[in-house]
Amino acid sequence: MTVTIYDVAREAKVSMATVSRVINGTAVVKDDTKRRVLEAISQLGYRPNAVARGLASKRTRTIGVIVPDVSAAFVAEIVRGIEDIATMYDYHIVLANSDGQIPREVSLIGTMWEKQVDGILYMTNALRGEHIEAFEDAQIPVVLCATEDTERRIPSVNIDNRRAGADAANYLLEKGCKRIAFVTSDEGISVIADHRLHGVRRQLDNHNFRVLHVGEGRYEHAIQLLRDEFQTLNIDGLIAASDELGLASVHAIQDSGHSVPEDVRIIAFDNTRLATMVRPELTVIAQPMYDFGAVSMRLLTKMLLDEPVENYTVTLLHNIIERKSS
Amino acid sequence: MTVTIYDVAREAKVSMATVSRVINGTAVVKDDTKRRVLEAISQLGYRPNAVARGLASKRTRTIGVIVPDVSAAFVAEIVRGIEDIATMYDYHIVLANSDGQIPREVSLIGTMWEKQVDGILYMTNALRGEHIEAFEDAQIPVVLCATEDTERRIPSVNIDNRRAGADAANYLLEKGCKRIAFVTSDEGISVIADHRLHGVRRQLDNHNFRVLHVGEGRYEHAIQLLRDEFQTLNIDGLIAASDELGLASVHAIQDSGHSVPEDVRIIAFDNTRLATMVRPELTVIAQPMYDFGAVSMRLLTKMLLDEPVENYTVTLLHNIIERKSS
DNA sequence: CTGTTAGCGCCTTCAC
DNA sequence: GTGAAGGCGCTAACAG
Repeated sequence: MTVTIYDVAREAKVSMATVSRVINGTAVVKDDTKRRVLEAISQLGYRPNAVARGLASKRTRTIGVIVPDVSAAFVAEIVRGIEDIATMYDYHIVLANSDGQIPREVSLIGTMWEKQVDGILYMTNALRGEHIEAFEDAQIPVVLCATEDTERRIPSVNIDNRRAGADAANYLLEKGCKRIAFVTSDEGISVIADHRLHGVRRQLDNHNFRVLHVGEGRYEHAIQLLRDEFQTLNIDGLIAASDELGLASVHAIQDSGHSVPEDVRIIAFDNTRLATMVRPELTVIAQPMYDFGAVSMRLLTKMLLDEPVENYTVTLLHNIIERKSS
Repeated sequence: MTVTIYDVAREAKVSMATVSRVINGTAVVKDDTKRRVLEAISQLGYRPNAVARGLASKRTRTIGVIVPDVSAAFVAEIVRGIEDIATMYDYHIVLANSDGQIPREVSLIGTMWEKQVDGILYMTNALRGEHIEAFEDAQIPVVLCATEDTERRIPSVNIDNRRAGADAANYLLEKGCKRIAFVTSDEGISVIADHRLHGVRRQLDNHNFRVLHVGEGRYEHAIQLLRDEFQTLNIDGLIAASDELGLASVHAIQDSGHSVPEDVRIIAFDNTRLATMVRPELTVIAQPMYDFGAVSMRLLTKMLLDEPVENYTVTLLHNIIERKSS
């Protein structure tokens, strides 16, 4: 019932090796026999079995993609970038959510190994020794995507978050802000956010500066905390670690009777679609999210195809997009 | 270098068949030998090769997920639901974006076939004969997720979009609206949207009612079209086919000097996170997005495990959540 | 340019 | 309860 390469060979009156050759273009085949093979293939509706192929060739043309949560806009955009480039190079994506939990992440690396993926694209909040070990056990090429590896042990694609933090701070400084707050998730939840904080702090330490930690960094929670915070408003500038937190800040400020940007200028990180769909539109430090995915996937293909790689730690550029919130 | 089941067998001084048995729990093995096998496994750091397993057993424990675009909030949420249940049943997900283009969709069904996925979860705007054929060729169990198959040829999980449309219309009617508009993407782009339109129309046909088509249904485009439209505002109620269009409508109305909900009451479909992150918060016909994914994946597992299925066409419930825009 | 022959790593009858 | 043997469908030398 399932048509195999043997059936095609018989139908075309050639050996299975020849069929394999025309399918894979792995050697020159006489035009005429090639035609016969192709004919037999479409005659029988033959489809090469990728699993068998994977077993024989030891390459599955599959990439494991491990992310904290696809349903986050930031992540979904990245995954889209990954998938587009993967398609371009004829790879497929096995997607898994880790919820950022180390044990789950490590276990996922293990299953990716079992699945014999050709490579892994990995996104996490904090890279730990456990991960490195798991990667080494699995012996699979890995590229980190939008995640920090301060020691540069593993190829990665990211922006310079410290610098981005500093840029955000300078932006507000140049706007004349004197009392700036940084709204971010709790420390330790995201190294990226922590690095941004470092960058901000570097510029603002001898200014009037405060950090507001708002749990996991979700809108609903943040807006509640911030509303209280802003009752007695004494800031004139605010940096948010994400669009979502930026928006929560805008609303919390408005709810406490003040206005954006008149009383408080706001700049947020990310630039997901949210930033342009709200009023006032958010001034942002834009992240190249799609490119995080696309570039990291491209880097991985280079590694898999043994193409020369100039730089295993690629730093993409962020940029400020000025809109209405500042 | 790669550890195989043979290595484990040798180390544990048993046959590979026995190793296979303890791994898969496919037959009773004496406690003592089981212990030895387990020991050998952890000793050698053995990981079963899922590809080989797939070839031998003809089941890959992999589900193909075909969606128009993961980066859409609505879709991402569904994918998350799928993945959670898949994990629960020890399946993995191969994700592919089709951009809603028929040829690409058909070709993806083909690659899923080659990959020997155990099942397919399929989401598309319009189910066509080409799809049905492709499914039949591939001979793979399929469940449609949040997509309409009016002829019920294929198992599916969805809401009753006609009814939801009618509910939205009735809601505004009850609020006293007399001149209602339905904002939706161009006809033919999404059958779902078209069905909603039917539902709305059924309730409003003998009222003052008009349909505003806004291209692909994206915020940026919609707001421009609608701004012109609302210059001469003569409606007092509006139904939007998505949160995004609802928000575009809100802003367009505001831009033309009117206000929501005072001048125009708005109700939108979907209830993505966007709906509660904007001002005014959107009254919505809420879709159970996560459940679309979760339930359809669960249905698929039932089919794969030959569990009894009462209903191959499951209709989830939508509900109205009243907020500030109406 | 084409055919033959080994595997790839595992599951799955069958015997014992 | 355990072992032996035959595939699963294909790739990849190696001959010719």
